[in-house]
Amino acid sequence: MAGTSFAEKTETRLDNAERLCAAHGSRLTDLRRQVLGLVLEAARPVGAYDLLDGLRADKKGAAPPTVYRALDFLLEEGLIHKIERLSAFVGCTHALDGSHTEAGHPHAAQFLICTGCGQVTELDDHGILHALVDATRHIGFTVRHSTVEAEGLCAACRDAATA
Amino acid sequence: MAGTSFAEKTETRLDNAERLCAAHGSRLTDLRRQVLGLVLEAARPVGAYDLLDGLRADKKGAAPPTVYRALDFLLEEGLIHKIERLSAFVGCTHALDGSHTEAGHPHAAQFLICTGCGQVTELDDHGILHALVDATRHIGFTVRHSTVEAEGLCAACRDAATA
DNA sequence: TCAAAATACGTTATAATGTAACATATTTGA
DNA sequence: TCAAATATGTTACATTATAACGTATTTTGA
Repeated sequence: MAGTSFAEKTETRLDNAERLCAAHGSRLTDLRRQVLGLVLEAARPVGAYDLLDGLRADKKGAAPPTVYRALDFLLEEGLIHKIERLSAFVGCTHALDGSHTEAGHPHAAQFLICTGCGQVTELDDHGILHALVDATRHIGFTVRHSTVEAEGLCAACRDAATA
Repeated sequence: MAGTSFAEKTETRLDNAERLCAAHGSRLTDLRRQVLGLVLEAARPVGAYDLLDGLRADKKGAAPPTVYRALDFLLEEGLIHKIERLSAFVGCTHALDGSHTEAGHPHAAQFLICTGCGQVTELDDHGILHALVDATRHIGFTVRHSTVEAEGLCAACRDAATA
């Protein structure tokens, strides 16, 4: 029996992911499923080498390219996102939780990084993307992909700080 | 005579930078001035180790912390920006070229990275920041700093591709 | 003006992140 | 079933960044 077993909620999301892949004609292999599971179980963004440690619980001697290849696949499928400022990865809530039949494949998203608790919230706000495209169009720039990351305090941490 | 000498336009911008620092009560030392000069002379975002090579033309045996410390200072003063997706640095056109008396200190900016020619354009678009703050306010998130980077094609490269 | 404190820089070593290149295994499709 | 495509294993290394400690320079205040 290969692969760690995950919490039920995670398994559900993994099943969603598997369906999305199938719909694209790509395969969520055991390895990829396991890496995605490790990302999803983490309360926070996870670094590639933390994932590698997680993998090694199961597959001794696993090496960096194993993780990076799985991450590349998951990014291309739009199942995870990379938070550039943290060099770390989070599950795509849009693809995995929603009942978005058109999910999967990379999409524009925005990330709110709380410097208090380290949690990251994903937004899929049309207004931000629209403002970006608006601002770039008149100088003739064509946006293919955008990275939007904000650092600050989430509501809970702000309240804790003021108290 | 320490320090490389730069093109006249660069020296002018360095002088602007020096004035901004003085206004904040901080010092643009020879070393910091030299690193900033190397950033400004580059046509594109420069990596820390490229800057280190540049420094070594003048100061043999310079080591990474020398460059990183200078970069940290310049970032804090708002004289340069880091492009996260490229792990590279660019001069802040807003601070160095404009006659913005209030320049210096970090500010929200947006970067357009052309995957054709590698050039990066800085925007200081209020609408994008506004959209971001708008979208975050209703979930109680307080933005302290934002990173907005778009990849795509600049006008020149798009025209070249269509031709 | 001189000594203490603060700031900046030098130096060595190492941590953290990411990839190239090639071998092996597994899956897919004719 | 066999060839091609895809996925994974493995070794070695490249790139980016920082910790820790010592020295030099600058600033400040008595």
